[in-house]
Amino acid sequence: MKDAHPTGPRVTLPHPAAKLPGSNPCAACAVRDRAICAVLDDSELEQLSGLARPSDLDVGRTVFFEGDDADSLYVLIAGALKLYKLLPDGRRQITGFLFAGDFLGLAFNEEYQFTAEALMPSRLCRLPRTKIEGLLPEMPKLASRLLNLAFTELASAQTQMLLLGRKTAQERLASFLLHLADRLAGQGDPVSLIHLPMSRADIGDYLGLTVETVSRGVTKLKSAGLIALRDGNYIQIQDRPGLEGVAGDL
Amino acid sequence: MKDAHPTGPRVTLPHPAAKLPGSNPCAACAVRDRAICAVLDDSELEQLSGLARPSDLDVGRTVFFEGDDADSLYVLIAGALKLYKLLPDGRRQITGFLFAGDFLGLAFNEEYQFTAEALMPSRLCRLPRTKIEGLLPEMPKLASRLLNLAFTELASAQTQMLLLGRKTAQERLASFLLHLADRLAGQGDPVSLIHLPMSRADIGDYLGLTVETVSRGVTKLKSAGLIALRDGNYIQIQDRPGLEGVAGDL
DNA sequence: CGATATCTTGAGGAATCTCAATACTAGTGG
DNA sequence: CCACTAGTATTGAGATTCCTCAAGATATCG
Repeated sequence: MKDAHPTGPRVTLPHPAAKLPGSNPCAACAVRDRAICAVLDDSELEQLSGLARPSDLDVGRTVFFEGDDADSLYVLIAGALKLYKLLPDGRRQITGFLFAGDFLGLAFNEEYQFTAEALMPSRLCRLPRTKIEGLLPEMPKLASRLLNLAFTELASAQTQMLLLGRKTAQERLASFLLHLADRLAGQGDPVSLIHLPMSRADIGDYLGLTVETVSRGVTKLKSAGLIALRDGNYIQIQDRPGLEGVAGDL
Repeated sequence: MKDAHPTGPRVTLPHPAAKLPGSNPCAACAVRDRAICAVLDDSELEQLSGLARPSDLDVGRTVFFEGDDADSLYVLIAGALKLYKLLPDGRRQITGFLFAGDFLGLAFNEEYQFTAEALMPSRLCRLPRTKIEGLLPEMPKLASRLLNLAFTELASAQTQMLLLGRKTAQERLASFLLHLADRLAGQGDPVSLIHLPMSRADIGDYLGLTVETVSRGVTKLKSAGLIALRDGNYIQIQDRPGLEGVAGDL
């Protein structure tokens, strides 16, 4: 295993969050209408904005490690992350991928339950956990939004259990691509062209497969005319119904 | 697949919840100090008690099906449940087992995301979802308890993903037994003697294995002297450190 | 005590993993 | 602009784990 990514240097992103003097920086945030902020009105957002600290991360840098004290919550403003757990011998399970607008740090019990690492240059909005927790009683809309997020996460975790426990390699791969396409579509991207910021090894660790099996699976889907590979780690879905057929669960 | 368990007849349990006239029935509840009720004071509990409806279920009966409108939340007062998802061809993934004191129906978005079925005669406390949601803003302690429960569930779902995606059959089985022992221990039972209210097939569907593999795995653990089988579907842990060694993740 | 479901054990097969070699890609420096 | 390097992806061949199919043993329940 060559996984050792100390938290480290920062990188400058193309679109830094605008900081208009005398105005609420959150108002201009790229994900203001998504994330948890969408349910808040301007005055509530104002309260949050004072607590928010943006930070940038380069590829391979970690936001936090499994076992670290969970003292912060994050909103991913730009980029992409992978979340994973490790076994002592190095086997790894990626429990999720995060994209712009996603919330990070839901399990704010005591310690983070997984490591969060950047797949590409990313920008996060950091919020102190205890202060947010303190705000919850007086901001029921935020509390209910968090509860809803947790429920959605839970539902998708259960779907992933079904995938890991009961689906074949081809089914897993097809499900993964369709799921990814749907998530990115929800963010305005075209539905059929999917950017894969993660490596084949990452996909394998997400689907409970080896790199080789993922690679063979991709080749097979390509040969069947269901997908096509494009430059820069893009995949184009060419036959969605066909791919859904392979995924197995409609 | 022979799975078809219509919701149906009720059964009488040995310890029906006492209904003292003029007093709060919840106060006498067997799980009053666990479940979500533990964080509530007597007056808050009084509010909830008016909404609660107990109901009993016989083995094999379902509380609800995946896809049903999620109009109720439940606390399991006695017995045990399995939660599962199905693929169209009948493959099944059990996403969790529930025991006395556990909360059911966390994902109260629109529809239940899984089917809940009784493993033994069980008693549930049913709460109307919309009324509970309405109470949340004025009962922040309840809201925060639910949030915490959701986080705990999420963490354990991620641990299960690691198990399903990356552990061998033996590791899965050992992990399962240890996990079960710890949960039951939290309820006062002795730590080394585990009651298994579920069948081998259920264990298989929980661990992403076949019945035969589970059975062989149990035999192997028994031969190694790590566990012993007792009458009535009990398993005795005889060498916990050894079992932890097999589980692999300490 | 018999009927039925569940559990265990065995033998062979299939899907996926492991190990190994080759091809591709992106970044670096000449 | 090209060659070089390091990382990543693909492909191949054989090994292994787990699954499938089948039979027998045990447990449960009326």
